[in-house]
Amino acid sequence: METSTTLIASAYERLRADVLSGRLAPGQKLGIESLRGQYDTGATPVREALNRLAAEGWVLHLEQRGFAVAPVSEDALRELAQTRIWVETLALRKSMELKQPAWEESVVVALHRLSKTTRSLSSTRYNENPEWEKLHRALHMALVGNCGSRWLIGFCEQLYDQAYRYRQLAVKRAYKSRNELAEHRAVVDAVVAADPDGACAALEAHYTRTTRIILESGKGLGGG
Amino acid sequence: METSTTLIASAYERLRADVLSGRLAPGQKLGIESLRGQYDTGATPVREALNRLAAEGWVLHLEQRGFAVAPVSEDALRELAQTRIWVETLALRKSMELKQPAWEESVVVALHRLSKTTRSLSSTRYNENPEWEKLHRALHMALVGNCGSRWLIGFCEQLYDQAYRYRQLAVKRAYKSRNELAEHRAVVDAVVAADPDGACAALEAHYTRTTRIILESGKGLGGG
DNA sequence: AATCGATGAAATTTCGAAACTGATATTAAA
DNA sequence: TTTAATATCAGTTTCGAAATTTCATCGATT
Repeated sequence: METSTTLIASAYERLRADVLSGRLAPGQKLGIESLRGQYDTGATPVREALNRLAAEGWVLHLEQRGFAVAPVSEDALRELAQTRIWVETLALRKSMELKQPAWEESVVVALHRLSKTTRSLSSTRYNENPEWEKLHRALHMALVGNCGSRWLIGFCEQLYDQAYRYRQLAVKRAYKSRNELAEHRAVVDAVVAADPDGACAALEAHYTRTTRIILESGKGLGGG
Repeated sequence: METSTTLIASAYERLRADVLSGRLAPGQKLGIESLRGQYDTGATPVREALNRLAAEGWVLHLEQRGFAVAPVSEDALRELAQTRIWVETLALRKSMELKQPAWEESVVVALHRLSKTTRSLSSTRYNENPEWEKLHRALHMALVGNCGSRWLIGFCEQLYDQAYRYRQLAVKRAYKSRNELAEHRAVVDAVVAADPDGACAALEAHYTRTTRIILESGKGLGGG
């Protein structure tokens, strides 16, 4: 195995990806020994990676009783979705206020790129397309990227990634196809039309719809 | 030293307090060996504490080149202050919308308690009063505590603690006395009067004043 | 004189094992 | 049968040292 970076960095990235993708189930115990064996490293790198993930809220650190994947719940999802609407519409408003052509163009380009990829690699059943996920995140981050506050952008990233995890957990139970491109286009169109209220309303509608679909996909979310 | 908790927890708390208080200067290198000796523990607890602090943004983790206290700058302070105004006025508005008497009372009580302590333990020169700091934080958190989103509250806490660090760094250079109680009372009065715009304006004025004082206290902030 | 490369020292990263803590199973007593 | 105390066990936490990387110094070459 190549070690272009440190072992702790690769353990961190791998663990984080496993939590976000849902491969590690919410509430699942994360024993050091087990992980050490799986990732073929010592206990120290695993342990340090877990500490970083704990500080970021992806895993829980139960003092002297090890680590566990952070739980999920319907209430937590609702709270997350509400927060996302509040914070991201705030960031979008601030981004639009500055009226910078370069930013507007970056949003248009992000939508264009997203429109040229399919969400699922398979047409018969859902099969995650990493390229679509990457471009989707890029579009959402582009929308808030001109707000002028790296703090606010960071918060949006956190919220996006948390929501992504819920999406992944839901998709494992039931994938419901919908016209997401139209929803994204509605936001971008309002941005181009210099209509802040319209853009925020479209973004809110997009998140509300996403949240409802996730909540409908499965009761209890199987978490803790 | 007592070890009621784990060594990593105490190392974490101590390091965090040292960064926030300014005892550890921005940009300062944090050598493992040096800290290991100071805290009288092995390298592992120190290292894990630093990882958590790095994830929270208090220290930088320079891959394979150790850790360093996060730098500060005037621009970063301005960005922080602006973000704080945006996010905390948002949280305050949402807190007020629910119109819960219990919450309103908690805010009034928090102000009352703060009003009965002095900011400085000494009347001739500035000498931090930990009790005042605790109650001050409690008041600000009470103001946003009814917004209904633990995420938003968490963001406010992060921003508050970051701003606290800047205040501490500034106070080391020059302490300018002012009537802070009146500023806080203006916010709480508007809350009680059910005047969201007034409350947010008062809060914004409070932060703007604080930021200006910090910026005036010393050029460059001595960081990096 | 300046650049490049090699050598050595200092520091970080990583490992393997020891020490400690909390949980479980077993036994004895009520 | 239930409760309480004890012993055992698995797993976390911590340590000390080895392996690896970076940084600085010095010398040789252009």
